Amino acid sequence: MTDVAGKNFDEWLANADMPNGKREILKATVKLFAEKGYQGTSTAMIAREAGMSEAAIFKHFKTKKILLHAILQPLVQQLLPNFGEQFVNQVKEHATTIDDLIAYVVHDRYYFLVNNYQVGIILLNQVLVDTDFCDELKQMLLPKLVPGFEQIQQLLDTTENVDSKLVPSDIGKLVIGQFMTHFIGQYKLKLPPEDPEVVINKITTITQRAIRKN
Amino acid sequence: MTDVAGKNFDEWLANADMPNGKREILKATVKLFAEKGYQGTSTAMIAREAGMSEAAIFKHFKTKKILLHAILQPLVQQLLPNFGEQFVNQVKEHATTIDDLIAYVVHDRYYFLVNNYQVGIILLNQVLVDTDFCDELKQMLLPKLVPGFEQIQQLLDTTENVDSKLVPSDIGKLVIGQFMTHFIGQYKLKLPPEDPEVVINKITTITQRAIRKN
DNA sequence: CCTACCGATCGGTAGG
DNA sequence: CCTACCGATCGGTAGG
Repeated sequence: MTDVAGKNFDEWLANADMPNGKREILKATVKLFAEKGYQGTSTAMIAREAGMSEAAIFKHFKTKKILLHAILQPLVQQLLPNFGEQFVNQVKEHATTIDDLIAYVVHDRYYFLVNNYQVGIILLNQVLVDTDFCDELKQMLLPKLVPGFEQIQQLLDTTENVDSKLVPSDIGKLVIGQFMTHFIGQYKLKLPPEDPEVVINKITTITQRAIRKN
Repeated sequence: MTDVAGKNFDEWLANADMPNGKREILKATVKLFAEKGYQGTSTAMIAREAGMSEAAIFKHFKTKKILLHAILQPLVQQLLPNFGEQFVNQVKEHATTIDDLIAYVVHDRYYFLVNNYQVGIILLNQVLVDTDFCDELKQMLLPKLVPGFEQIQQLLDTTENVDSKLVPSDIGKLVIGQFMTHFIGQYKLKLPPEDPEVVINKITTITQRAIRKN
C-alpha cells in the first residue's frame, strides 16, 4: 500500500515532452476549466492566466475542444487503465481478500483524486453537459473495467456472507459516489476540511460492511 | 410510505399562477439546461424549443440568470424544506427506528429525484461551475439541514451497534453519493435501465449496514 | 392602457 | 509570441 495513486496530472505534465509554453497553457486551462467549466471559460481567460496571447494558444491547440481532450486524455486513457492493471495484479499476485482489496482501492483512488481532482471535476462536468463525450467515455472505459469486474466477482463468489444481490458495478458505484460527495463537498462547497486518513477509513469500512449479508 | 416525494417540478409548474407562455419557457429551459448545461444553452435555443421569439422570453425573464434562478428556486427553497419537515415529523410522530427512517428517506428521495432529475442535474452542474451559487446554496441549505441532523443523531445515540465514528452528514453524503452515481449512470451515461424497487432496496440495505459497528 | 408576442437589430465578444 | 482582424453568434432591447 505504499504506491499511492501512480502518476498524477501535474507530474505527467511536468515530465511530458512539450514546449514550455504549451505546458503553461495546459496548466492554466486545467485550473480554469475546473473552476468555471469548459463552457464558462474563454480562450481570452486562458491567455491571461497563462500570461500570453490567444494566438499563442491556437498555435498549440487548433480548437478549444482539442485543448479539452488534451487534458482529459491522460486521465481517461492512461491513468485509469494503469489503475486497472495494478488492480488486477493486486488481486492475482497477492490473492487478497475482498476486504483488503476494498481497503487498497479506496486508499489508492483517494490519493489519486487528491492529486487529480481538477481533471476529475472537469470530467464530471463534461459528463453532465456533453452527450457525445458520454458516449466516447463509455466506449473507452467499459472494456477496461471488464477484467477488474471479473476479478471482483470471483472474490465475491469465494467470500462468506456476501450479499448475492450485489454485482461488482454496484460496489464501484458505491465507492465513486462516496468520492464524489466528499470531493465536491471539500473543493466546491468548501465544507470544513476532513482528515484524509479518517475519510479513507470511513469510506473503506462503509464499503466493506455494505457487501455483507444481514 | 405512501406519500412519494411530495411535489415535483412539473406539477409545481402546471399549477403555478402564471401566463401559459411563461410556463412554456420554463419547460423548454429546464429541458435544455439539463441536457446542455446553463452555459451551453443560448436564449435562441430556448426560444426555438418553446416555439416563440427571444423577445418573448426576455419579456418574462429580464436576464438568463433570472431564468436559471426561477428554475432552481422551487427545488432549493420549497421542495427540499418540505422534505425537511416531513422528515422531522416522520421521526417525531412515528418514533421510527433508524433503519425505518433510512428506508423511508431513500424511497421518498428516489422518487423525488425520478420526478425532478432534470432540475437536480441543473443544480449539480451549477455547483460545479459557479462559485457564487455554491455559497448561496450553502447559506440556504445548511440551516434547513440542522434539525434533521439533530434528529438523526438522537436516533443514532439510542440505537445499538452503531458505528460511533459516523455523524449524520456522513450518512447524508453516503445516500446522496449513491443517488448521484445511479441517476448520472441512468440519465447521462445511459447505462442499462434498472428496476426502481431493486435500486431502492440496494441503496437502503447498503446504507443500513454501513452505520453498523463491526 | 394592458397582455403577449413579433421581426429586426443593438453593442460586444466568442472561437479561430 | 504579437497585432490585427474574420464570420457568427452571444445576451438583450428597440418600435409596433
